[in-house]
Amino acid sequence: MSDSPAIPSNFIHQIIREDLKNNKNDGRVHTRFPPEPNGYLHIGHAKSICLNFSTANEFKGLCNLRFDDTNPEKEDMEYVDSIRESIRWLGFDWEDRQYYASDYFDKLYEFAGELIKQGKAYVCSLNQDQAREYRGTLTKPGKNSPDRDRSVDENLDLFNRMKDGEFDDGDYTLRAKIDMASPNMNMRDPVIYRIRRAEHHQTGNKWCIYPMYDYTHCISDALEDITHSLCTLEFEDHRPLYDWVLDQLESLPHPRQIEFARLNINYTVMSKRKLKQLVDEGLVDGWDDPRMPTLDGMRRRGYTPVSIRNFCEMVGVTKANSVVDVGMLEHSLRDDLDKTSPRAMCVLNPLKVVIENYPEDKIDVLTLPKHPKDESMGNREIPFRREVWIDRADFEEVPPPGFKRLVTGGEVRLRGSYVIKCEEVIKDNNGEIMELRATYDAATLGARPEGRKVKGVIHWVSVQDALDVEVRLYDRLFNCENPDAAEGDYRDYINPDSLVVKTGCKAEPTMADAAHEERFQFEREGYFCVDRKNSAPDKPVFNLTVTLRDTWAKKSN
RNA sequence: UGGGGUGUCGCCAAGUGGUAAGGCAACGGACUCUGACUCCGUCAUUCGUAGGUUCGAAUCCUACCACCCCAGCCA
Repeated sequence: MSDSPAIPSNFIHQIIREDLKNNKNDGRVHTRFPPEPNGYLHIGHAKSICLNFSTANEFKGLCNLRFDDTNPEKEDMEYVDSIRESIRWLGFDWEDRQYYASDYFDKLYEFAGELIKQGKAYVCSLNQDQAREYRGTLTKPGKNSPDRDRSVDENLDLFNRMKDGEFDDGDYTLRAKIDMASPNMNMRDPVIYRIRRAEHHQTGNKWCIYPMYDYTHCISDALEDITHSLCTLEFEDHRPLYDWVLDQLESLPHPRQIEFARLNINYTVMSKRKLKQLVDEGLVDGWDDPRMPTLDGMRRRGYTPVSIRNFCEMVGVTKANSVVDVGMLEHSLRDDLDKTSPRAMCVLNPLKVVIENYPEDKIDVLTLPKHPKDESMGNREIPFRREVWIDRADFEEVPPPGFKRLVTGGEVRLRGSYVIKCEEVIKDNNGEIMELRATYDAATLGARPEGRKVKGVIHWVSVQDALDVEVRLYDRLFNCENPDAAEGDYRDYINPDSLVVKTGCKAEPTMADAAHEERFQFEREGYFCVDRKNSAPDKPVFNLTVTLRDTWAKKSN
C-alpha cells in the first residue's frame, strides 16, 4: 500500500473529527461493513469497504464485517463465502470481528418484548393489502391499525405465539407504534418482525419470525459498539427510525448514522438485481465473468486490489449523486499495472515474416529486460530465428499518413532485436497477404542503423519457438453510457463485441510457465492476466485486462 | 401538490465570508528500441437561476428552477 496516496479528507472524516473533539465515544472510532449475503460484491461495494476500513484505520479504530442476514429467503452461504474472499482479496482485514445480524436474534427478540412492554410496539393482524391501504400515500396520512391499542399482555402473548409457530406466514406482524400521519413513510408504524417459515443459512429452523432491516441494523450497530454507521443515501429517510429505536432502548449506546452517495460508473450496471439477471439468463459467463463489475469479475479480468483502492480514493466521498467515468477506473488500473507488470511479447494476429538473409540454422538468444524502468524485475531470454510472427496490423501496403510500422520496401525495428526491411509481399489467389519476405541488418542488434533512422518498433515472436495461446479480448459490457436510463431494456445495450476470443495467438516461449492470475504487459497491446479458471499448462488462456493507451488509433479515427 | 437530499469545468471533486485546489478526459509540445510510460504547457472572470446583505459572497439571507430517494411483511 506504499504507493497509495494519503487518504483525502471528506465530509465524513470532518464529522468524525468534530465528534472526537467533542469527546464523543471516548475518542473511539468503530465502523462496520454490513453486506447482505444475497449476491456478489461489486465495485460499488468496494467504495463502501474502502471507506469503512480506511476511515477506521485513519482514526486508529476498528472495522467489523457483519452479514446483514435478516431475509433468509434471499440469502445463501455461497454469498457469504464469496464476500469474505473478495474483501480479503481487496486487502482488508476484519481480524476476529466477523458477525452476523443473526447472532443477535435472541437479543433482538428480547428488545422487541421490551418495546411491547413500553407500549411502543404491537402485534398487527392487517394483511399486506390492508397494510398498504392503511399506510396512506406520500401526500395523504395513514390510518391507525385496528390493533394499535391492543393491550400489552395480549401483544406479548401474540408475539410469543408468533415465535412459537402458531400462525401462518403473514397472519401477523409486529409493528413499532410511532405515527401513522408522519410525512416520513418509514415512521408510519413500520413492521419490525414478520412471520416467515424459511430455513436460515445460519440459524437453521430455529426461527419462524425474522426481524426487519430498520429494527435490526441499529441494534446490531449498538451491540457491536459501532460509533459511526456509514450507509448510502437511500437510507437517509430511515435515520429517524434508526434513532427512534435506539431512543427507546436506553441500555444501548447510540451510534451515528451518516449517509453518502453510492458509486455509479458509466457503461455498466450496478444493481444486484440486474447483475443477477445477467448471470441467470446466461448473458455473461457467471458472477466472475471478466466483463462484470463484480470484484470476482474484475479480479479474473486482471484488476489489482491496489488499483481499485486507489480508484475509490480518487472518486471521493460526498452526498451528491454522480456517475464516474470508467476512464478514471482504467487510469488507476494502468497506473498500477505499468509499474508492476513484467513485459512480454505476444502476436495477436500473426503474419509470417521470412528473413531471407538470416541462416536457417542460426539462432540468437536475446536478453531483454522484464521491465524498461525496473531492473529489479530481471531479464528474460528470447530466441530469434529466420522466421518470425508479426501482427498483421503492423504491416501496410498502402500506409496512411504518419504510419511508422512496416511497409513494402521499408524498415522497422523488431523490438529488442534487429532492424528488418520488407522486400516482398506474398499473396494468395484472392490477394490476401500470406507472408512477407524480408532481410535484416546484422549491425543493428542493440545499435542504431547507420546513415538512416528507423522510427517504428514492432513486436514479434520466433515462429519455431512460439507458444500457441488463447487470448480473450474484453471490452465494456454495454455500448451505452447509462444502460439503466436508456430507452427500452438495459439488456438491449449489451455490447456484442464485449468478448472476442482469439486462438492461435503467438506468445514468446517464456509464457509457458505463467501461473494463474499472473499479469503481463504484452508490449504495444495491453495488460493481460492468466485466466484463473480456464487456463491450463497445455492450453494457456490470457484475458485482456485493459489496452495500452493508443493515441495513434485515436488520431487515425 | 407530503417528507428527505443534492446542484462548483465534459466527468469526479476541494472550497466552511477575503477574491475558484487537485485528479480524469481533452488539446499542444519534449523524450522514447512499447505510437506505452514519463515530463512540460493549455484548459471555470465563474460556482443551478434571480434578487438581497457586505468594503468583499461559491460560501450568509430570500424566492425560484432542476435532479435523486421514500407509499416491501427487501436491504
